[in-house]
Amino acid sequence: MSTIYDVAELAGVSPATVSRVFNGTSVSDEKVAAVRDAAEKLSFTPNRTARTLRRQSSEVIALVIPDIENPYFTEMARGVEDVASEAGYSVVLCNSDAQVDKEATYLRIAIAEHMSGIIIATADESTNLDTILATGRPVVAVDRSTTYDIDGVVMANRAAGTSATKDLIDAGYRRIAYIGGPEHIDTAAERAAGWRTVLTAAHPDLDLDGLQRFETFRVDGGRAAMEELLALPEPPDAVVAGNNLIGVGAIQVLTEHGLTPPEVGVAVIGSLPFTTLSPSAVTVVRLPARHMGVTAARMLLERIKGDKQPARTVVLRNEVQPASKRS
Amino acid sequence: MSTIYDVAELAGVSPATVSRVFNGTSVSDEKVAAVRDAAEKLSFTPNRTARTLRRQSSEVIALVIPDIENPYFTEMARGVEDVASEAGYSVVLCNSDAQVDKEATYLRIAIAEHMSGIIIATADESTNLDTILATGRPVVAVDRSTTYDIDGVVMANRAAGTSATKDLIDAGYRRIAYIGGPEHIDTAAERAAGWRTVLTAAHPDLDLDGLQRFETFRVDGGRAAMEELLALPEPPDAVVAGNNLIGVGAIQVLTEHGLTPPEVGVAVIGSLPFTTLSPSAVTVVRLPARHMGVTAARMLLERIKGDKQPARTVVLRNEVQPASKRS
DNA sequence: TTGAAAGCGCTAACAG
DNA sequence: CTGTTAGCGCTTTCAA
Repeated sequence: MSTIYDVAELAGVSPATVSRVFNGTSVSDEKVAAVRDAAEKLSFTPNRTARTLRRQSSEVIALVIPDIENPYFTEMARGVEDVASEAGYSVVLCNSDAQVDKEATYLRIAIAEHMSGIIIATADESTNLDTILATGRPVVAVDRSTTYDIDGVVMANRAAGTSATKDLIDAGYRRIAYIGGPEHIDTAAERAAGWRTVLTAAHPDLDLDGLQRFETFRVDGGRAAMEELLALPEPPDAVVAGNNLIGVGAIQVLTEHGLTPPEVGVAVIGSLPFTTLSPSAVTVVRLPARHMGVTAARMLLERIKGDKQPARTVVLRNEVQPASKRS
Repeated sequence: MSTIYDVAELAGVSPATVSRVFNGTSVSDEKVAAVRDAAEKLSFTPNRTARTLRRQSSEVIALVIPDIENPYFTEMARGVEDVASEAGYSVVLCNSDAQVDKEATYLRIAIAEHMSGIIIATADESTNLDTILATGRPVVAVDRSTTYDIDGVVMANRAAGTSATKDLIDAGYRRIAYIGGPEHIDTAAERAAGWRTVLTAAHPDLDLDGLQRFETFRVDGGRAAMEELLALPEPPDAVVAGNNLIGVGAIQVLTEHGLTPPEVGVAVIGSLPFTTLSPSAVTVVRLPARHMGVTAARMLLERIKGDKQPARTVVLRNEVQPASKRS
């Protein structure tokens, strides 16, 4: 590995000049050429660690998500990555596994590695951002809102809940259950609230509490809840799934019980990228995950550049794609 | 941010002692206590950048994969992460998007950031590892083999192809098509070879070339090829999908054409984590993706620790899960 | 526009 | 066991 000193010597200039060439400050054309030449010959790559140590900041942003195996988050990650790499930043993906302590470890690494900003979908409502915010680093919350005064990007979660439920009601279903994620995550709570409002208005006689389940945002969560609901003395005739994976689990269980979708109505909040189901049998509320990533990354970059305006929260609209094959 | 000097002063020791305390070299108990106390009071976190600059290596490993949206790779990533974090290493996930130049950029970053090792599923057979290997960093290839003399972990790809095909033949299918990934990726080629061998032996009269398609390892690849195959004058009565996403695409198209799986036989090489399909309608050759990640990470850590034995290639056996609902 | 020189925070000889 | 000291490679005043 060659250093700026090697390059400087070969080019006949000072190390400072080499540094300037690689940082775009004014250097005479001839010296620029000489330096570039020498750098080429030595296949010189600037040592980022040294630069980071000196500058106390690096062009890396951390993206902390609770489940790397959920396509919703990986799609979002793609959005973040595209914007970031366009701007010369790298993205480090950190999987908190929905555990606050793992999350805290990654946050600590982000500080210790001088990363310039963080985009985070918090593991929990108890996620503590005090330390990271105390360092002055910008943090953008995605998918889930926080109690902190920071930028955020969220889906129109309540609207997603209402649209999904309305669509099932319009299709004639009545006992519409809801399977959501952990109750204390605002995203899950909001979607549930949307379902509750619409369903109460349409069928005030229903026992909503009996039709509602809170589970993990994973396939097994959806499966467990769906099994429970089917075992009810009076099972639901339709179900709203609070996220994509819960939807997969619920549909799996229904299929296994011989209740293929239009038979029991299904609406899923979130897309099902890898489903083999006939796409028209299930209502899908598409959530613009990639767009969420793009928006969050742009906001973060603005903050990194020094933008000081008050914290903003962007709410992303979603798009309902109704089941079409219902008889 | 406080430094070891601050801690040293408060604890009444030298900076070197503070460093020793944080690196486990012998220090008297009382000084250890004093240092820990002081560090606590100042909420001191060692500056990793400085340590990296000094040590010329950091406890970070890069995991470069061609498609972060493929559950196969994210499952593998989980395996890598578990082993790595156990050993005190962090994992940086890099998405090459199957593009050699993006991949090269990440490799360059891995060097510039002094990461201690790389696990890579190469984008292409033209991936160039010369530069990274020249730095002396250990590299482990996963999922796809390379022409370099380095450690590797691959699936039993040919066996996967033969098992999948055999299962369909045993079930009575005859015109069994194959949809694989890019032909020049050895993983794809091997799986195809397995299919070809078995099918030729069973039905020597078939025109195999006409039943074979090479596509991208993605859902749209599977869709396109399946549409083509169905449009054939004499369409296949079964199909082997070369990976999970191709399987999803193929099944989607079949479903849309009213040919739900046991009607046309389907065998998929790779698991379908998020399908809503009745699990017993399709033959699945399970690939131990997580295990691949675990194995690769362990090998890499051994190399990082200085192991110099000749390069090894580990081949992971897979498990066939036959369709059970066939009549 | 250019160079000299002083660190960024940490580690690793080397003495003691 | 402990302290002193010399850098790791780069950026950035400060002078020239």
